[in-house]
Amino acid sequence: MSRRRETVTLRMLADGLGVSVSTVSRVLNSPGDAALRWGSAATIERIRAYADERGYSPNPQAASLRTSRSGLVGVLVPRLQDFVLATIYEGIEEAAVENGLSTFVTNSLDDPGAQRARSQMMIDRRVDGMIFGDAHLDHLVVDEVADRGVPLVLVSRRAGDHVSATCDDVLGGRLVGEHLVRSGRTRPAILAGQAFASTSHDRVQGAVEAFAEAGIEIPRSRIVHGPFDAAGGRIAAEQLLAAGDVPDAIFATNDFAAIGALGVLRDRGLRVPDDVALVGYNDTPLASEILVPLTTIRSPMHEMGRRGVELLIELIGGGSPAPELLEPVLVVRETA
Amino acid sequence: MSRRRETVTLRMLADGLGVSVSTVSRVLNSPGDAALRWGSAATIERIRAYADERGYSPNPQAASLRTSRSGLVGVLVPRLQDFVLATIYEGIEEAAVENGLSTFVTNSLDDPGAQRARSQMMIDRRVDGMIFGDAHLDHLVVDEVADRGVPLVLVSRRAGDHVSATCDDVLGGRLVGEHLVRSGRTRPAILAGQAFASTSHDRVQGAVEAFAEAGIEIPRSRIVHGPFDAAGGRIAAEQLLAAGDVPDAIFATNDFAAIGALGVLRDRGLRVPDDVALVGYNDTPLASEILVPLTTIRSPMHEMGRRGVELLIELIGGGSPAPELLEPVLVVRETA
DNA sequence: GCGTTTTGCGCAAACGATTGTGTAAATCTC
DNA sequence: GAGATTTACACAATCGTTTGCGCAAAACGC
Repeated sequence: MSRRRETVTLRMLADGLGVSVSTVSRVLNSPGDAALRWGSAATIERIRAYADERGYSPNPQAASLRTSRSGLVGVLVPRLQDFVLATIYEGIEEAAVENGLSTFVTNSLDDPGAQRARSQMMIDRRVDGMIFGDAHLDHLVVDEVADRGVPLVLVSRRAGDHVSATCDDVLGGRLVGEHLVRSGRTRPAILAGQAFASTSHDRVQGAVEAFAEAGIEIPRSRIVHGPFDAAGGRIAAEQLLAAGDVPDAIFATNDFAAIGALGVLRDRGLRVPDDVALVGYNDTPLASEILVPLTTIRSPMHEMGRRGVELLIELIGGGSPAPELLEPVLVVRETA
Repeated sequence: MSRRRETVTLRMLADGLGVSVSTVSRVLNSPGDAALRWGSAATIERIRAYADERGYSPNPQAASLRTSRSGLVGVLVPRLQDFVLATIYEGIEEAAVENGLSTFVTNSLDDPGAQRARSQMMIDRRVDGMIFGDAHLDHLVVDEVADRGVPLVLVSRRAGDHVSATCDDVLGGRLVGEHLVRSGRTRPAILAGQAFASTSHDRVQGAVEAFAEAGIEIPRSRIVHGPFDAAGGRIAAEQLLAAGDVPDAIFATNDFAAIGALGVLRDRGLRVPDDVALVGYNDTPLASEILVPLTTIRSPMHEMGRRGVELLIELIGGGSPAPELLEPVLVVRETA
């Protein structure tokens, strides 16, 4: 009972209907009444019905060959294992499908060599455009791709003046800083994440500014960089506390780093939030499920992905869209 | 200084060299000395050098049109936000790239409608094969795709007798059961995950068998199903404890569910592992970073993805590979 | 009722690769 | 050194679309 699935071509439709391939092609590619431009109402109806009946679906590689538009968009992320990027990608994928595009995504691990190699691979595949979730502040690799004339947009991290869909990380950092200032913290520390990521840079900057406005300066020794995951947070927190200079607040620029830090604080017998306030970033599901619910910043990750695609489509269409800056929200729970 | 990147074609190479396109094509497609079949050593050298110099990269859609091999593999997962599937996908992507394939991945959310729609989309894109990470035990959708003649392999979850690369979940469940029996637990409960997933089914079965062999039967009321995440674990654990029948061990078939359950246990003032032992599954990084390090099962997720691709390649090549059953390992930490 | 416009479609040339077949010249066989 | 074989390529068809151009017949204008 398995239906014959010999892939059906335009030619087969044309032969079956007794019209020419060109007519079939034009009719099937014109939505609604626009098809009247290419045939009589009766013919159009016949063509559409028959295509439907035969289960016609155009061969994208053939179309692509002719039109030199592939309907493919390449996505680079540091790592899909990272919940934040995975969520952004879900937004990208959702919006892409809605617009008839296919995405393919790959991990760069933030390694410039891999970024170049993967970009090249995508360009070789003739993508219509690219989305970078792993841009570095120096935007070297992104520039190279842009120079080749590939339309691209950045998500998650901004860089240079490439079009981007990001969250306002300076504001996010500021919200955290102001919250900690309000609750009387005077000796804050920051687990900053990777120095090459605008997310780290901007969140730190926002928090530093907020404290500065309250007359509190954060010494360099209390700002420590490291990977954006639990292990990274643990190591950074240990490094911080090893200095002997115990802070009364820790702002981890990522929820997972915060969870890592939480473990270290417990191990040292420090109470949260009584001895040390702890704030994360991104409002990961685990943030609320963790033993002591984490105060954090909610950022619209899914939406960021969607907007990224929309910007890219504008760009491909020849437009010059403005960057998108989404708004973060402070979520106060129990750790600060 | 931006190098002219007018995409260079075979014809351009041929014209530049004064040979025919066919020769260029054959030479460039033959590795090493195999090319001697198609031209003199000198010509071959000239062609390769020139192709290199001009930065030639073949147009995959043109090649695909001719050969009807796309070099594309479609991957369906329940959700990339899930760390386990994201890791498996990393393995898939890595192995795919090594073999000159490109993958595109999409979330089905375990919804059969979405599974059908996305499969169709991939078939329309003329994928060479598919990898399902979201097969249901009833294998309805997978069967439909298989009937269309698309080579496919399953990862993570087995189903029917489709070729699959999975972990031995019955053994994994058994390891957990035996460990709990050894430590004297007699009233175990299981947070089982989704009933349609073989992972849930098999892990439960393994644990049940292990207990049965020790003369302990687990009543149906202490096996509760639910989603594989922290919130799901929380809800399932609450449901379990609401029954008033407090177990002395909980086997969560997923680390995130275990973390959710951990919160519930704490809230009720139950000590882990003294009052209740807790075991997770998959050895997620968070499992060791969490406040009280989680006893869990380590499963080779990355490797599973890699093996999946290798199986698919065999299948596409006309082989009929045997399913791959990888081995789980018990990791005893502090919760059981 | 004769030009002019519109309607309704078909022809054929691309797009860039792959690959079966053909064929000069060079080399070998004895 | 004549025939057989091998070497080193070239020709041209083909994959399934898209799209510029062309052209009958019908409809229209006056």
